[in-house]
Amino acid sequence: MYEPLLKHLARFIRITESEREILISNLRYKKVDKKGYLLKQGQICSGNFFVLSGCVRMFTITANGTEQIVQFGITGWWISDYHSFENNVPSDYYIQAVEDSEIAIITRSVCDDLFQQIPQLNNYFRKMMQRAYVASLKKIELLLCTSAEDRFHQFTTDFPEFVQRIPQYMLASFLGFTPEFLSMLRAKNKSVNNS
Amino acid sequence: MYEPLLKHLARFIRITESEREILISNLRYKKVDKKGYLLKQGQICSGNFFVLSGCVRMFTITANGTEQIVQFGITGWWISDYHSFENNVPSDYYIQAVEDSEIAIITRSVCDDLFQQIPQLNNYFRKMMQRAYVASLKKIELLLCTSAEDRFHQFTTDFPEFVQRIPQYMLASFLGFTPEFLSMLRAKNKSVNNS
DNA sequence: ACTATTTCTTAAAGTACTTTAATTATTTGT
DNA sequence: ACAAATAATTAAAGTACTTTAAGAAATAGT
Repeated sequence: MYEPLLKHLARFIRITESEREILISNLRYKKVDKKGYLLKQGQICSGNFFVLSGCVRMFTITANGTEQIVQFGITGWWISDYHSFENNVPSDYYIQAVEDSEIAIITRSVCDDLFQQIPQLNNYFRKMMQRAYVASLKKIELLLCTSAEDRFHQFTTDFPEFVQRIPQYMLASFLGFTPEFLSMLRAKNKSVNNS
Repeated sequence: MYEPLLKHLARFIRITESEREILISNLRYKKVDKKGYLLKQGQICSGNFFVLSGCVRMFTITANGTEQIVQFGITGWWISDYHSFENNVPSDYYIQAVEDSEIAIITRSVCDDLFQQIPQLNNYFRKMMQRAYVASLKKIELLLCTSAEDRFHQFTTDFPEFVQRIPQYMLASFLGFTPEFLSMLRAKNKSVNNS
């Protein structure tokens, strides 16, 4: 049941058979239905979530009451409000399933123990956090340097399958514009392709 | 000379006296004058840079030839192109001193050894990368949810000393608008404060 | 002290997006 | 299979910014 996670780990570190058992016995498994929540605003984030299957999104509610998606998680990604998780403070974010999903959880209660018992996990999560940091810096660059239209085209060519999977209003939110503007772009594109 | 780094380390992990010596003997120290470079576009980023004193900026050149700052580093921050550093690929970024600065460097050539000899460093950098990731996610949220004007006000109230330290055109770039627009905001603000 | 360079300002014209509001299409639950 | 809810489209009017261009102010180099 934890296969996707164990495979993922093996790509970055080696751990012994006994360490592997320690890890597995400390993980929690959770199925979450579409629209179910792993975290809600105001709660202290109690887990680090690994997406075994499905898709989740992390979003906040802006000053004018609309949802703003800041991150998606698909198979092979860790997702959490690490600020809330580490500092025991209420989260500003929601983490919600976009599709029926399976999640492996490292809860705060076992987290410190796990890092002590399996030192290589520090190495693994160092790499994961670095990867996430690199990706988010790249996104900042994208937001600062390119127009909404370019962002849309780049994203749809880079991740065509993913674009099919999620509602368009979520894509619009993630890329930083309105659903109406996205509709306009699609209409424009369609007429270009047909001509 | 490495005091700011050793103090910073001590805030997150404990290491033995001998580990401390190993670390110090593997660090490189570099003074870099204002406008000097730690990294240029096209180079493979060969170091992880810790700002002991001064201030550096990381930027890229956009499609239309202007500079886009994606990150500042001041005393107590690690800065690097971790993508280039880890994967041995040419960087898209420049890292340049904004003021005369002192830098401690972990070079790629000693990096793996250091992590092996001082396992706690994995823990330390896991936390650093997590911190950087949290900060950049927060910035993404800021870029997506707030107007340029609000971003400017928020940043100047949150970091008034830092705003004094750097040229305004760099602040404008970092916050995602033009220097001309920033000038306009300042003029507007001045007249409000004087009335 | 003087010149060259860099940084900041002002203002007018242009544009990439948002907002609003109404309609249509698609998906979901029973 | 149908009703209810959710998601996508269209179009017009509005606005937060950018672009351009020129000049003033501040900083740095000799």
